Amino acid sequence: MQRTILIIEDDTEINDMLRILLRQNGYRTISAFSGTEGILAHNKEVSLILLDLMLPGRSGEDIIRELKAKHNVPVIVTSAIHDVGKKVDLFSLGADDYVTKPFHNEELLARIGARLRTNTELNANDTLTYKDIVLNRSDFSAVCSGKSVELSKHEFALLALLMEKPDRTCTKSLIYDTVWDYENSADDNTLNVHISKLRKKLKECNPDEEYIETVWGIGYRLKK
Amino acid sequence: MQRTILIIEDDTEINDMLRILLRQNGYRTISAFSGTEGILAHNKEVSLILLDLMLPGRSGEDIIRELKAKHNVPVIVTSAIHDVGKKVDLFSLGADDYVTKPFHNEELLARIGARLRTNTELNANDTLTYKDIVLNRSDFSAVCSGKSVELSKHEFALLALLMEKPDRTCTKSLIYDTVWDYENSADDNTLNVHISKLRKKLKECNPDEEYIETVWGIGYRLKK
DNA sequence: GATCCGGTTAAGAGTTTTTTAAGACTTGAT
DNA sequence: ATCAAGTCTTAAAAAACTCTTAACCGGATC
Repeated sequence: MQRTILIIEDDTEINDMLRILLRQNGYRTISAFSGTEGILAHNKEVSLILLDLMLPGRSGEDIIRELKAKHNVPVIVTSAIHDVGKKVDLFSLGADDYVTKPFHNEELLARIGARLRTNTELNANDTLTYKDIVLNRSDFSAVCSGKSVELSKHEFALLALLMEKPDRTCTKSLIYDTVWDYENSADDNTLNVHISKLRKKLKECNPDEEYIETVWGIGYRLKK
Repeated sequence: MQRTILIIEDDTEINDMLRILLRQNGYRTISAFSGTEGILAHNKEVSLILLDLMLPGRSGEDIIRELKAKHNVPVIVTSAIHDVGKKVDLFSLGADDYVTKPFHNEELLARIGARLRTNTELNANDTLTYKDIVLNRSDFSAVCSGKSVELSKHEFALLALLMEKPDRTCTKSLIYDTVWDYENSADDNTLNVHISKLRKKLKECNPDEEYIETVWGIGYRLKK
């Protein structure tokens, strides 16, 4: 999803530079060249504000208050002021971060990312993909060829292990150690049976594809 | 409301200094002197984490991931590293802010305040919704299908946890950690019984809807 | 002292895992 | 090419385990 960043910066050169930097990095931008203009331009599309503190006319502090009152989004203040006391005031007013000029582009982008992330994130997708199979580790769901497949705990762990190492052959003992977690002594056939069930379930979803390959005397691996 | 800050810092002197500074400023603190200790000490009382990056043993990056996985609160990294590239990596891993040592106490306090503030602002809207259930965390009320439901403390916490992660399967151990908060090894059946009671109460309100789904061998999740 | 809550227990139902066993396949030696 | 030994596949039966509920009990709360 594309996010819009409102740039409030009176220095035309810096404003341009920021606009180019942000657009290159996939953000939409709105440029404003004074605090008043910034407040007017601020709308509900805006996800984050970059605010230059040294604006003519009104103090940056006032502006933060008004911006936040209108629509509360993260505000990152940029300024040449190094004074720590000033930083404190800004924070206590509601600025969410502070970057001193001159700043590194990477650092600015990182701080913007961090601010936006806290709002949306948590959807870290912990998914594995192979051919037309998708495993989602956060909800333990499996989808093959568009259809949902019900896998038991061990079946899921087994398939996940293979999909983690798509180019590798997983030896039987590795599989036992990982999936069965050192409960060792399981009869040698246990794994075979589970592989068999897994293949059966996958075949029901997509009869035309072969997924798991037997490596004779060693273990199993995913087919290329 | 008093907030608890977890300090993870191997340098005893700095750890002490931080503890004194934060306590003077109205925070409760927990001190940990290694990453592993920090992860163990992290619990649902903690509102923010101060993490020293240069820890012996494990990389700070790993630790952030584990801390966030356990209970997602803002992490402010402190470190002597000035390298911008490092900052970027930390941010993309989920660090919420970065302060280089030596830092001014005022700046650190300000950044802590900013992080805690955005956190509560986001939670200000303290209701959870799922299908026809509405949970209100500020007065612990629950409404299902228009009717008010009386839930006990644990039942409420349990349902709230599931509703916080509507797409995720909550493993039993996650649920125990969150709802029972390390009140050790409650009998394995406790959770089952509470789920059963919860389902019963919800069914009385709306017999036609299924809410909680069992994920065999793993835990529970909300039905789509 | 009655009520509510949380936890424990226990029985039954349901699901998964392991074992068993028969047959098919691969390998390598004869 | 054939055979024997070992390995793999699969179905089905048996065993082990997990889940659901109802019922009970003790402690906290009112």
